[in-house]
Amino acid sequence: MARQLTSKGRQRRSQLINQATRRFASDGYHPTSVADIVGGVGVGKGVFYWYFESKEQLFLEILRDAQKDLRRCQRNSTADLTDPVDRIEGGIRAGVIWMVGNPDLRRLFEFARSEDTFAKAMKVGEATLVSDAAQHLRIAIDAGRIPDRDPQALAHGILGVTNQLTMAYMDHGDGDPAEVGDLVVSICRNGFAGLSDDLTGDSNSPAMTVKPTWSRSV
Amino acid sequence: MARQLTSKGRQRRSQLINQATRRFASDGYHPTSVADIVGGVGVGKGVFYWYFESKEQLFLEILRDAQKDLRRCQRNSTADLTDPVDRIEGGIRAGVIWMVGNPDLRRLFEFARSEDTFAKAMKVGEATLVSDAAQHLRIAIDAGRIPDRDPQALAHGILGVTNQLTMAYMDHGDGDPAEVGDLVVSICRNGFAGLSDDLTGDSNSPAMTVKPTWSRSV
Amino acid sequence: MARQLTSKGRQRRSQLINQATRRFASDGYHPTSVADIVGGVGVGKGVFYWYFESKEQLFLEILRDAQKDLRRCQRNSTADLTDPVDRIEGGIRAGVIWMVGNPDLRRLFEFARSEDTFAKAMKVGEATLVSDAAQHLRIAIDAGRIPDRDPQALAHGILGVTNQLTMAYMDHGDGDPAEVGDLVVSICRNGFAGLSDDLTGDSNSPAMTVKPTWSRSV
Amino acid sequence: MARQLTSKGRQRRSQLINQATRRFASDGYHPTSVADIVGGVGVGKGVFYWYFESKEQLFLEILRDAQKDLRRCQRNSTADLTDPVDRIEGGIRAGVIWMVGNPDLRRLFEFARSEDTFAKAMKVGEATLVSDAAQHLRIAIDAGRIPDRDPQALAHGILGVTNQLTMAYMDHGDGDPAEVGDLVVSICRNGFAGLSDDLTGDSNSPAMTVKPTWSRSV
DNA sequence: AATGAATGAGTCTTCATTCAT
DNA sequence: AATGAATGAAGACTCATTCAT
Repeated sequence: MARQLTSKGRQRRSQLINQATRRFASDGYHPTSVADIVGGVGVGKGVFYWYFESKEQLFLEILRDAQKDLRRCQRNSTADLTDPVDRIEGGIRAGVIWMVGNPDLRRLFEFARSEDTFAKAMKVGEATLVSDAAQHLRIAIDAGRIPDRDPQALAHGILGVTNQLTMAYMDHGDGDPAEVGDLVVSICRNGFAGLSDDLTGDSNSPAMTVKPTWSRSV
Repeated sequence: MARQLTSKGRQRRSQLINQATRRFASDGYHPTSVADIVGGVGVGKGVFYWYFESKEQLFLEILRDAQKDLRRCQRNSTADLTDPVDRIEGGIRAGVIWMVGNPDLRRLFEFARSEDTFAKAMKVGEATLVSDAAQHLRIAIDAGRIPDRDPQALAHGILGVTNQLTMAYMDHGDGDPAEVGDLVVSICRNGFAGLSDDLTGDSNSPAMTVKPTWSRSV
Repeated sequence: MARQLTSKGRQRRSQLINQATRRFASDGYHPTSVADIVGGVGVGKGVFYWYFESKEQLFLEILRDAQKDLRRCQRNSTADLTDPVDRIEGGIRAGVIWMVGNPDLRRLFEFARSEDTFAKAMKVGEATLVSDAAQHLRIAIDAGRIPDRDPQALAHGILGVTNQLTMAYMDHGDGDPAEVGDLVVSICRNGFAGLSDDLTGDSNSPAMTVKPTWSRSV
Repeated sequence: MARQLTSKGRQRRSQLINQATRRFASDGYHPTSVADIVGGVGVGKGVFYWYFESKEQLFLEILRDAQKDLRRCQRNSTADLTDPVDRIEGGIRAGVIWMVGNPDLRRLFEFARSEDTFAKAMKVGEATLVSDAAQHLRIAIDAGRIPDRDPQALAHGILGVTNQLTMAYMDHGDGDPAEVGDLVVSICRNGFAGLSDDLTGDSNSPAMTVKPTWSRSV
């Protein structure tokens, strides 16, 4: 491991990772065999073990990289924002965009959470996400911009809404991913009983009237 | 299948279902072998196939029964309520209570959603839950009790928050399940930016000041 | 075994034998499970072992009975005939009729010959048949009615033609079984190069012009 | 399947085929387990599935190859013959020689005909053989060399005699396979009532006086 | 006579992993 | 860097047979 790879080697490695990601996502981690993966790439079985320690390690690597990437996206998209509420909303939108744009990885997360072997790795990444959001929420609360409630719990709520709606979108949706982001933001902001968006003067977020076509058929 | 069972038979069948549920939840569906299940009950391998068609069918049965039970709980707990918002909140609380009270099944849901073979079955049950909630939301909207926004999307949001917070609770929580219900209701109602609960005169739901111990450590 | 059975018991036993015969014939001996047999009759598994020692013994019993029945048919149909050639031909016809009339048993013979466990039993019965025919052939030879050649070999030839043509008939035929008998007799008598039947004045056997519809499509 | 095999691989594959053929023939297809086969070759269980899709596919391959080989033998041995009757007799002899020389495959045919799964494959090959023979018979008939009778039926008769007598030879015989060929030809030509061979001037086939030792003890 | 229940060895097959080349 | 070959434990599932009731 931590082998010194030539450029061709790095390419092959990526091929395998991509193939594995696709198969894991479509068939499941367990039902996908190493033979499936190397077969899909068209190489011999030994190649797999040249690049990866084991099937499990490969999956963990995919998971870690995905979580890192997701976080990077969220950071990038909030880097320029100064207003705490804007940052929260920006993070939500970035999360939604990423998930909708990486459905395979989104699905992998789903599975990874469900099995002990990988749940630990997932928990770490998720905790980071939650804690990122919670920090922004804390700031917003301290600034009096939102009511004072447990930021951790709120952050979990945001994650839950994001996960659920992206999942539903992936199953049935066909609209603009950006609209899904707006929808998630709207729900996270106001809940089901909160004021409708157009009443909150302090936000430039789109009105909750946004209704992507898919949300009706879900 | 559809066998005529004696009372002893029905007992054994339950034993196997329980054992399987526990193992599936703790080790995962795939890593749990039929041998593990029958071994845990202390019977021969053939017994499993006397009572179940296959490992897969057993899992599907567990899933279906769990979904049915969850729905029944929600229906029961909202049967007496007439106010639409009360019904929504009652449904949320019942859902939370059920999930926290059935952590194994909750975990099984998590896995089932992630693998195509079972995702279909899950989607059906989830769609029912969402549509139940959406109906109540629709009524509340028509009654002018909550702002007019897509009920399906809101229902998904509620489910997402419920799922995420019960999961977090199961991982770290140690407080009163009822308090988790209150917390989920609060987040679902108001979002992160909505009014704090004590400002909403029309509800007797506890204030968001509720903070189960676990929510801080997640 | 050799149990004292009530009339109801004897009935059940027959049911099981019939069911087993049918299944063995259509699916094969090995692929047919005891469960299939009792299931087909609609009784519990224990019943089978009340009436039979084992699956193997049951099969052997079916085999023995069938061979006995076939031989009885041949004897009956030749009992009244005095002319040795008539007896030979009568035996052939009776054999054909029986086989065409008992396709399931015919198929069981086919399998039984192929597996050592049952081949022994089959050999005995077949040897009896061959020896029966050989005796008649011997007499016919001694009487100068047919050329002097090894009766055993001739008898085997007769059996071979009978087996092959009945099999072909069972696969494709739809004509009158009696005609198949005539055909087999004709081939056995004359071979492919022998005189055509109408030239042999000493026989009342139908002419070889007999051509059951199926023989053309085989 | 359709794998790229090294020469060592091809060797191993043959080993497995041979071992399987032997076991299938001596113990039967069903009673022979994959474990028996690989055990007999002295390799791990997985090796079997490296070379073959399944036990069933392997058997079908053995069957197909055997049928092809048998047909090739018959064609080769009749290629030089111009006289239609000679061709018929040559084919018979070649068939007998092949069967006596490949007793394991001969036995496999026997079983394969008896079970639906394989019967289809067998029927095809058998039909080819029959139709080959029928063609020659047709020609001989048109040439006025043999009486005009249904060639298909005659061909079936020939096959039946061949099958039966080779089987009997395999069970008890110990003479020269060539003599069995002569015997089968003789029976097929003349039937039990036909002229004895020495009366047919147009053939150099040995007289029916040929009596392999085994034919007496069958 | 009959049933549901149980057994457990045995079946085919898969698969992560290793290795010689 | 890569391949075909091999391993062997493990997996799901079957089945003839037995037994308590």
